[in-house]
Amino acid sequence: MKYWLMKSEPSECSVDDALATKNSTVPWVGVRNHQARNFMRDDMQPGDGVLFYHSSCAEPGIVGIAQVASTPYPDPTQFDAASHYYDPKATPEEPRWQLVDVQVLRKIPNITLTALRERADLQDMIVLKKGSRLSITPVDARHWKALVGS
DNA sequence: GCCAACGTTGGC
DNA sequence: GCCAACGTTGGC
Repeated sequence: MKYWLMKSEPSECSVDDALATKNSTVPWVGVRNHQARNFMRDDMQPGDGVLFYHSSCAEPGIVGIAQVASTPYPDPTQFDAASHYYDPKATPEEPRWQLVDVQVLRKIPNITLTALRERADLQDMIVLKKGSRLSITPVDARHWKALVGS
């Protein structure tokens, strides 16, 4: 059992958008960074804990508790010429981008980025590191416990 | 809108 | 393989 923080722009897919879908489950489309993709492709397991984070918005922060809800499979948007996430180098035979489904379990009051920075016990979370832009980062079990409990 | 940080691209 | 130029992320 591992833990992750996954960023989503609420204008693209907010925690409420995810909760409004069937089974509160969304395919994590659009990741086009190799490191973030590799976490989904190589390291995630169904049932892993996910901190659902809103980025590029008025109040960036952790807004939901979620879990990995599938094994990896090709991101369909890479094949869709009409998609913002289209990748002309990708083919169904040789996909370049893998994703997992993420199921939101519950919404929580926003733990804002500012609040996270004020917590001494969370200082070495990757998302708080200067210059960190990675949209998916592993979360230490102790940070998960400090934020979510158990 | 600004800009720091970092990733990618492409010429050499 | 180096690295300058450029693009993107994402907080502010």
